[in-house]
Amino acid sequence: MNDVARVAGVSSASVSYALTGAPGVSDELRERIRAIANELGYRPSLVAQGLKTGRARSIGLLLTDITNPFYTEIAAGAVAAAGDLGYEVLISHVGLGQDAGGDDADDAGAARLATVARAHIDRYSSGLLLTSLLARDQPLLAELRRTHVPAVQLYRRVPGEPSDWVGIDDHAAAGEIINHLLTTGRRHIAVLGGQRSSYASAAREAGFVDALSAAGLQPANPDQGRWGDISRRSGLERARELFARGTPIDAVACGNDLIALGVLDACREDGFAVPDDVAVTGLDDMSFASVGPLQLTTVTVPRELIGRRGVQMLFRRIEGDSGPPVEEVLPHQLRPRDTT
Amino acid sequence: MNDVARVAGVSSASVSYALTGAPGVSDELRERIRAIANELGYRPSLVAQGLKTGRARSIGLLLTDITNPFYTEIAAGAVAAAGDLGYEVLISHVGLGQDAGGDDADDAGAARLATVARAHIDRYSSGLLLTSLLARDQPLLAELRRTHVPAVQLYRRVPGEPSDWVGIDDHAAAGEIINHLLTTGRRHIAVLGGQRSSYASAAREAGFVDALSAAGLQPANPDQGRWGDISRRSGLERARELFARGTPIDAVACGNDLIALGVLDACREDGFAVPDDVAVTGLDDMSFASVGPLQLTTVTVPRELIGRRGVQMLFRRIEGDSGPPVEEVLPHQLRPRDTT
DNA sequence: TTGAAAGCGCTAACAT
DNA sequence: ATGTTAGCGCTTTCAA
Repeated sequence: MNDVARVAGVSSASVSYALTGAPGVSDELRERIRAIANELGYRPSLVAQGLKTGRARSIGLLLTDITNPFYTEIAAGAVAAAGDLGYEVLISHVGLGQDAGGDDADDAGAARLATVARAHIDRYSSGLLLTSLLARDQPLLAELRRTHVPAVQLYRRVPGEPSDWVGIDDHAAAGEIINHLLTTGRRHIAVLGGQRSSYASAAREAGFVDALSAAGLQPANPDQGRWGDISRRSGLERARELFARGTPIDAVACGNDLIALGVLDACREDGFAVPDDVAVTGLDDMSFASVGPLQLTTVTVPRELIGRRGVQMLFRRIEGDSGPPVEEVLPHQLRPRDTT
Repeated sequence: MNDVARVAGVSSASVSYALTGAPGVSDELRERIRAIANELGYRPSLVAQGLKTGRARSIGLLLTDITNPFYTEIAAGAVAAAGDLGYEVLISHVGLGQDAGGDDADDAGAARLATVARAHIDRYSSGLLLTSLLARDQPLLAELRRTHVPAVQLYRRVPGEPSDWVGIDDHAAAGEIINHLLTTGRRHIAVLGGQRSSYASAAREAGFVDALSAAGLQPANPDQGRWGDISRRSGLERARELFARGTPIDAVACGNDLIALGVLDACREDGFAVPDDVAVTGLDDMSFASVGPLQLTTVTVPRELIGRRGVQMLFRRIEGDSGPPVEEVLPHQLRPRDTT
C-alpha cells in the first residue's frame, strides 16, 4: 500500500480512500491510484483490513457432512446469494457427529462443531450458517446469541432456542407421504426415521405416526428400529433387520432419501420387488434420489432457496436488525415417482 | 489479551508465550495464565495473529461445483488430513465454469476461479488445493507459482504447467473399461466424454479410442458428440441425440459417472434395456453410482486418499520444500456391476 | 480534497 | 524467566 502511495505521490490514506470507494478523494486521483495499484499488482490484505475493521466480509457455512448432496445444494444457493451481496462464503466440513454411536461420540461431535464455529468467529466471520444441528448443539447456539454472533439455522433446528431458521414443515410433509401410501393401497407401513435428537427427524416421525393414526393405523415396525442415522448404511442395516423379522410390510416410509436408498439396497439383496412387494419413500429429494430406472418417490424441498433465504436472513442480523427470531417455512411438494 | 495479562499480573508477551506454547515462561505460570484465559473466555484473534505472523494456519480448497459428490469425497479426505496437521480447511464453491457454454463463459469461469483463489491468498491462506482445473486456468497456476503460493492440483491437471498433482492414470482406466466391454461381447461402442479442455477427459477419451483401435475398432459415434459437460444433463442430451441417430449401438462408455447417469436416464426414456440392449459404463465411482437396483459399472478411484495425499503434498511445500513438481498416480480399479 | 498519525490484537526481538 | 516495545497493513479521526 505504501508502494502505491509512493508511486502516486500521495499518502497511504488516499490510497485507502481510493480503493475502498470511500469519499475524500477526487475522481481523478481515485482513477490514477486505481491504475497504479493495478499495475503494481497490489491487493489489499484482507487480514489487515479485518483487524482494523473487525469484519472479514465473509460468512461461515458449517456442514456436518460435506459428502451429503442435500446440504451441498443448500450451500450452492447460499454462495450465490452471498456473492450478490459482496460476501464470501467459507465452508467447513465438520465431520464426525453424523455417525455418532453413543453419548461420548455425541459429545465429541458437539465439541467439534463448536470448535469449528469458534474458528470462524475468531477469523472475524460476520455470521454463521448452521446445518444439521442436533439437540446437543443447543449450548453452542446459546453461546452465539450471548456473544452477538449472527447465526441462522438451515433446515434442521434446535428446539427451544430462540434463533433464526429457514426450512420446511416437516410434520406436514411426512403426513403427505403417508396419505400418498394409503391412497395407493398400502396398509402395513414401516417407518424408518432419522436421529431422535434431530428436531426435523422428530417432526417427521410425528408426522408419519399422526397421519397413520388418523387412518386408524400405526407403524408396522416396533419403536426401537425407528430411529437411526440418516445414512444409506443405516437404512440398509435397519431394513435388513426389518425384513428378517418377518412382519408383513408393504411400504417403508423413510425419514430422508439417504435412508430410502439404503432400504432400496436391502430390497435388492433380499429379492423384494419395488414397488410391487414393497413401496419405499424418501423425503428430501436430493438430486441423486432420481437415478437410473427406479426413481424414488419423495418430497421435494427448495434446497437452493433455503441457502439463499438463509443468507438474506443472516444479512439482516449482520446489518444490525435485532428483532425477534424469524422462522421461515418454505413450501415443499410431494413427488410420486417409481417406488410407490 | 491485555485483560488476561492484567488479571494474571504479567505482560501480554507472557500471555502470548503461555498460550502459543512458545518457550520463555515457566510451566507454573503457563498453567496459571491458561486457567485465567479460559476463565475469562479469552480466545486469541486469528486475524491479529495472521497479520503478525503472515500465516493463517488454514488452507483453501476450491471446488468448482460443491454439488458434485465426487469432489466432496475428496474434500472430506483433505479435511481429515489437515486436521491431523493442525490446519483448518476453508472450502469455497466457485460455481460457473462447469456449464460453460462458449469462450466468454469460459473466460468468466477462469476469472471467477482466480478471484476466489486470490481471496484465499489475501486471507493469508498457507496454500491452495485446486480441483476441476481446465486448460484455461493455466495463467492462474502460473501466477501462483510466480508468487510462491503453494498449490496442488487434485485429480484433474493442467498440462504443461509444472505443478504438484495427485490423481489416477486416466488413460489406463479408460482402456480397462473398453476391454471389459469387449470381453462381454460389445462391438458397437459409443464414447461420451467430458470437456475437451480437461486434461483428464482428454486422457480418458484417448484411452477409450486407443483401446478400441487395439481391437481394430473405433467409437460408434461421430466426433462431435464425444465432448460435452460432465453433468447428468449433458449425458442425457447427448444420449438422446445418439439414440435418435439410429446408428446401432450396444454400449456407451462415458467419461464419468455423472454422464453415465444421464445416459441411463435416456435409456429409460427411450425404452432401452440396460444392460441387455445397451451397456453403460461410468468412470469415477462416486458413491451415488451404485444406487438402487441398477448399479453402474465404473472404475473406482481412491477419493479420500486423493484429498489426504494432496494435503500432505501441500504441506511439504508450505514447510519450504522447493524440489521439482511431484505427480503422484494413485491406483484405480475396475468395478463391473449391473450395467454391463 | 488531502495528509499525519493512532491503533486494531497480536508476536518476537531485545532488554532486563 | 519475564517485561518492553516495535510493527504486521490497513482504516479513520483529526488537522491542514
